[in-house]
Amino acid sequence: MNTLAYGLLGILTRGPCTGYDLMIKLQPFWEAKHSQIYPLLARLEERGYVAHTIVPQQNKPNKKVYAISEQGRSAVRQWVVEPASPPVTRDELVLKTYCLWLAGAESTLKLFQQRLSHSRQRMEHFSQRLEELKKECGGRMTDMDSPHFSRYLLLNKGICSARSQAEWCDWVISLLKKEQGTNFFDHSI
Amino acid sequence: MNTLAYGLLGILTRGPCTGYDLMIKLQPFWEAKHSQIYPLLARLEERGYVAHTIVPQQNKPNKKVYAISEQGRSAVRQWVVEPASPPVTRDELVLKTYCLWLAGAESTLKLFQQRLSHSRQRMEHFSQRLEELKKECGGRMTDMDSPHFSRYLLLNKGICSARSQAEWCDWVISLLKKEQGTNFFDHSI
DNA sequence: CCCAGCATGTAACGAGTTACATGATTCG
DNA sequence: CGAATCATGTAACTCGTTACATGCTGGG
Repeated sequence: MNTLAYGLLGILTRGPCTGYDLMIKLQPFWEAKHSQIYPLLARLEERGYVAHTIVPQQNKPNKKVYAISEQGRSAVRQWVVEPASPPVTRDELVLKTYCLWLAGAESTLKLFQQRLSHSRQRMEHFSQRLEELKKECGGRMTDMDSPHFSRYLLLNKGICSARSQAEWCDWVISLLKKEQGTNFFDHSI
Repeated sequence: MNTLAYGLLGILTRGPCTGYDLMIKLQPFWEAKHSQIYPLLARLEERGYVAHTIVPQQNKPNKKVYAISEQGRSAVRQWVVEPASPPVTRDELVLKTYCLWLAGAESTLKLFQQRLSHSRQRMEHFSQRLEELKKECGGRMTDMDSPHFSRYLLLNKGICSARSQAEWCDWVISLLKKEQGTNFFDHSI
């Protein structure tokens, strides 16, 4: 039972889903391709954590709708109260930053402008989702029992971390432009 | 040639290192165990990106000191100017947050207090390193050519992201305490 | 005397990505 | 007519972790 498995079970505690649904819903929180999810769901079914029913559709291929079992629910309940392991981030930009002096001023600037626009896009995306959520439930997000509460917390987390990254990029870019205006530009004359 | 390989080459552009050194230096930026680094170094040597010399030591086992080749340097130069792929974060707390309503108020509080203290530790750690750096080079961190510049940028990134996470945890904890003071506590009377 | 740190490696396994494979519908 | 979305799966591969394996030094 790995983290991804608990992630899937966690989503299924809110209601039945297809593998495809799970992939979509999981995306913002934990990246995983369908090729990882489908076999894992089968394994979870073997062990009795979930069960599926086949739902025929008109004009569409059949669905396998998975529902969590009581065993699955109790496994999630046990998991969720255990301490969370620290987050792991793998960021190529960090490694590139470590050897920036090989890149030159323009490339460096491009690198950080790209990341800045990426972070701003994320910020806007999460902000929009948050607005949608506010409209959906008219400011009643702070009820701990409501399924909206978690979404509210997570959207705010997304905004926070995207903003802090954007701020860092802004700061780096301002440093780079100062440098270009002093040392770098002066030397090139 | 994967990201880890470029990370190692990036460090080696600053000077020769043993596999062990590389593992230590890489740690803050990209988690990798020695079991991943040693075979990768051997592969990089086969392809001519690095070369090693055996350095005997007194009272210690021999070292393999790796140095980057011209081929390796040009590979890094090409890599560093290419756009960085977006960061990937895997955080168990995010998945647990998604099904908080199964956890209960006390467990939830513990979960976020643990993450808060973790984030604060990281903040302090990076801040201390930053102070060390400032003392080391007396405020001259903003020279793009100096090896201190990258460290300066990265330490600030570390502080930024740790702070934003701590702020998020603080915010969640304040929400939880409000809830306990209103709905939750009121219901339990 | 045991533990932490330096120093290097391999083997087995689990996690994650990319590519292969299929097939219907809807929208531009 | 092609691209995107829904929908499911497998196979081959790379990436990453854990455990196995060794050996020496210095400090508590």
